[in-house]
Amino acid sequence: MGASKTHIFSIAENELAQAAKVLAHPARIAILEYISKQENCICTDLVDVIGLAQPTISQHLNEIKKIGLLKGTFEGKNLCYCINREKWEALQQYFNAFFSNINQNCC
Amino acid sequence: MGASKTHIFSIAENELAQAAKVLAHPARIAILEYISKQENCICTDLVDVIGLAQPTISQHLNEIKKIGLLKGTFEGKNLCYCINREKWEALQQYFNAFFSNINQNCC
DNA sequence: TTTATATATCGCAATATTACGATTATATAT
DNA sequence: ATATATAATCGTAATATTGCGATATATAAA
Repeated sequence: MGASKTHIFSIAENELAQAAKVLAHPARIAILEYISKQENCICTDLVDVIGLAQPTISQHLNEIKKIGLLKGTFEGKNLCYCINREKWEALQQYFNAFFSNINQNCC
Repeated sequence: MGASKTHIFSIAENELAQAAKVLAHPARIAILEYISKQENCICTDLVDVIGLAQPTISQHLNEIKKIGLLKGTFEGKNLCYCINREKWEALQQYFNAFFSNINQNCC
């Protein structure tokens, strides 16, 4: 086969994995870094900043949108989007909670 | 094509993406959760706990090992491994730093 | 040394991701 | 209404991931 057996895992495990998947590409890290550092939400120069073709950037943006990390207008010319702060901070907490759950003292 | 253009991104961006990639599968999240919650480092029952075939578990463990998140003995019978606490906490900080860098107030 | 037990590796098929050229859709300006 | 600029979608090739059966390897016990 080759498809992930998502059904044998918990919702929480799948959700964290899915969020991690969005961060699992340097282009998407770079895009998120860039957008989150902007004062305003004009992001038409992403293609120049990142250095990938326009359809590729569009695809990556779509991955980021799908988990709700961006908000704003997404159609037509002069689109305007920025980080969805609530989702952003929720994810931060989610990752933090995952990493905080550790209790071992062996090896 | 189809291969990631890793060379056009910074080392930090690639490293964070690579770490996220390891977390980007529910099986690996489940494996890490399980190991990190163990008091001792006996993990021979991972196949039963997770519910994937033994070679598949072995593959996932290898992905986790590759970024240094596990330490211990990895060969032969009765292997003994656990979370590499230093790397674990370094990653936690790394993700936290990424999520902390945000300054926008638009949309 | 043989046997039992557990993990690693190989090989392969199914699926997913990545990237981009070509095209289409959308919105603004003229 | 037409032209222009920008983003989304389509189609496709290359590559990567996922999963597991079969097999090899390593350790411990008899």
